Amino acid sequence: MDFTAQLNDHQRAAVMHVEGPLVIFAGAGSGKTRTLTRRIAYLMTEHGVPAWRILAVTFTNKAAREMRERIETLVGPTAQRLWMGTFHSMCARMLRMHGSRIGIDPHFVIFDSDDSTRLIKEVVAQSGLDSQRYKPSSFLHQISDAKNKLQTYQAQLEAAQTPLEKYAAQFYKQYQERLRASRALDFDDLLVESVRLLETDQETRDYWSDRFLHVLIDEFQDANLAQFRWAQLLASRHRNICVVGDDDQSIYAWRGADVQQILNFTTAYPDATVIRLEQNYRSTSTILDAAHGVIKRNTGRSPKKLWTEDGAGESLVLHGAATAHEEAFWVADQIAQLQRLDRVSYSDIAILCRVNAQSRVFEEIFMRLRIPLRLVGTQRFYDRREIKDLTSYLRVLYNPHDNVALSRIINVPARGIGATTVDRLTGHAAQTGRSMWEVLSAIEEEKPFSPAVHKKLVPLLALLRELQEAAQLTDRVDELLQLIIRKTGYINFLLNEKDGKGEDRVRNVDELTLAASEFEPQALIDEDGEIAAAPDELDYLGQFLETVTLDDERQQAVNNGQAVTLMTLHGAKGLEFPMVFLVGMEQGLLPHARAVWNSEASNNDLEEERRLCYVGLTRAMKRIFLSYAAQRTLHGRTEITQPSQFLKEIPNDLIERSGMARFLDSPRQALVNDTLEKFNGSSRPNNATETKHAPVDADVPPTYEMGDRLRHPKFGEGLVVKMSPHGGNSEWVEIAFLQPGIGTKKLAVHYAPLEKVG
DNA sequence: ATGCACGTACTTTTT
DNA sequence: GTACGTGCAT
Repeated sequence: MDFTAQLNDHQRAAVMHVEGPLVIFAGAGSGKTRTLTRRIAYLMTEHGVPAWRILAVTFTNKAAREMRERIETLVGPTAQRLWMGTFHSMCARMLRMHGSRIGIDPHFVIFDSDDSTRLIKEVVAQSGLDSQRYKPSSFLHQISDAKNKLQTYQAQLEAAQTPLEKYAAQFYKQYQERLRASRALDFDDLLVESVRLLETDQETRDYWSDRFLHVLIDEFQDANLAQFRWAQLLASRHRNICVVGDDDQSIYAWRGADVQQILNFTTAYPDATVIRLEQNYRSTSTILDAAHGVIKRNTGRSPKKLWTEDGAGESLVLHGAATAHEEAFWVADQIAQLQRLDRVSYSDIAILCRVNAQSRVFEEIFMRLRIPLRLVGTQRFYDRREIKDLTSYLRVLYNPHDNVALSRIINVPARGIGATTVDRLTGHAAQTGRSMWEVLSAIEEEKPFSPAVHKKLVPLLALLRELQEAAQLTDRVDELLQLIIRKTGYINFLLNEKDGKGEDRVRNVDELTLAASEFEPQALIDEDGEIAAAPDELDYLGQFLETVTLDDERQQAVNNGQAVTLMTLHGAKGLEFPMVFLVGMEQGLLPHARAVWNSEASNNDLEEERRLCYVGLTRAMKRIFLSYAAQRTLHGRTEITQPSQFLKEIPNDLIERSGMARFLDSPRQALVNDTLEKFNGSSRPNNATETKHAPVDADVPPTYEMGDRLRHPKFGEGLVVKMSPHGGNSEWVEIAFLQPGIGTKKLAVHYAPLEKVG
């Protein structure tokens, strides 16, 4: 098979590049994955590079799986031997093998964000600092930022100037000490410790850097310094490092991603070959022009412009709705029409939003109109409380020193061990430099607690010992889980909770045990591609726990095949849909309020919002529908909104306007804004009297129009924010009255004594 | 130790 | 609008 066929010149150049560093700027829809998979297949077949000597890293497990599958269709089952996975899972694997050389327990547990949060809260609480004013989560962010930049707490301590910085550095130190006491690594540590291992232990560095003839990194625009450094170390011997990405799609700066790394790749590797993929195979030229209009406003990007051989296709549609409800109605209405008139399948349609909070209204209205809607990426399976409880039991069995897991389950189900006892236990452990488990398992001899407390702890200790023994006898994680559930009466505990979610939770528990029973540990393969460990030597529990924390598949609510997809812009990266609705195009949402405030100081946040908008636009293959609501309830507060500044950046002639958007930038819009502003500023009435209503179709304006200013003898002046469906005369209008305390009222046009103002 | 009531705060989240 | 944390009462 010729892996260079059916490629454009740039793609082919990327595939056939073998020796030396390579950076591929791969624009949206430019055939990036195709190029990457072909390149790997080409290296394997044409240049005889063994699979186990290729390392390919991605950010998500999904991406890694998909890439492996695609390579497998090209080269067959040897693709199984590729070192391919996420940064974190690759690091975890290496640390289990060689981490002991820098003092890492091979049985380390991995703390997820929830565990980390618990840990930092303990640290901050113990400092006596007011956790209201100084939020633990902000310290955690700072710690994470530091780690992403490979800064140690020692360096932070030395550099600390202000009292707050000193606190932050101190917390960082204590946080690390607690992680260590638990024999735990957090997500960032997996990278940091791997880098430390490779940097300090030459033997290990030689081993890995000799091994990998080729190192490839996908989505490089999202990589942080630690990740880049790690890859550099692994590629240090052969210098065949290939990074692929798109600076315009960098949307994770807030998580430490550093776009400069792809932009300045040739600084790190002056001899690097640079290839740009700019031909787009996804979208119409209208969509690309719109997207370009937006993204070109960003400074400091690598200049490029996507082009397509395809035609212009349909115009963009921009709809201005009065409220978020109406926006959702309009979207539903459009989708119904697309389906009925144009035979568009629901599954070809995506609704993209900035924040999850926007999805409520869509759920509600789509349910009512019976349009199937699939929410993607809302809740993680392993984040559910009941799942975390049970996996915490497993963690304690795997590594009894895991203090966070032990604290979590110590009183679940309730066994009369309260916060006070746990505090004393932790304190005692800290003082004597032991883990909670060590203190707990010595209570018989040392009797450090009052008889009442002691009596509560003894059965717990017995339970844990019994479970530990069972864990010695079996590899089967599902059997262990069943035992834990049985011995703790966990199911009854769930069912007796009065939050009404007991049955759901039991279902999730069943799903967990099912997953455990189907779980098969990966064979460890050594450098010759031979199986290094017999199946019975495999670390079933450890591997299961690792999968649980590092490969948490997001649950997709009701996957009934034919459904409209609703997700955040972040969730949509890397996907494509024939029809895309980009909703909530408002100042404060996209760009997000936070970015708008901050942008006065720096433009970076605003530029990231713009890239987010760009990502949304470039998901579409055939058509884009944009919408905004003039009034939106967010955080329980109804606010008047302004259309997104990004709308002005889309070339006007590409847009077809509907609803209130027809008045955008017109004198009427100015009046609307002005009036709404006054209305908003002067009062905070209970205006959100949401009622059942149909979408406004303003194509046939009745007597009044949206935004009209009217006077009512009793209520005073107000603004039309909603109208009954047309079809002849408008029957009612909803008016937001300016006078405080009145709010909005729905009035029958034919009876209400209304008169136009102005 | 546990349960309830009230106040508050709140992007995005690949790992 | 909800979820979570604090504070008080049982």
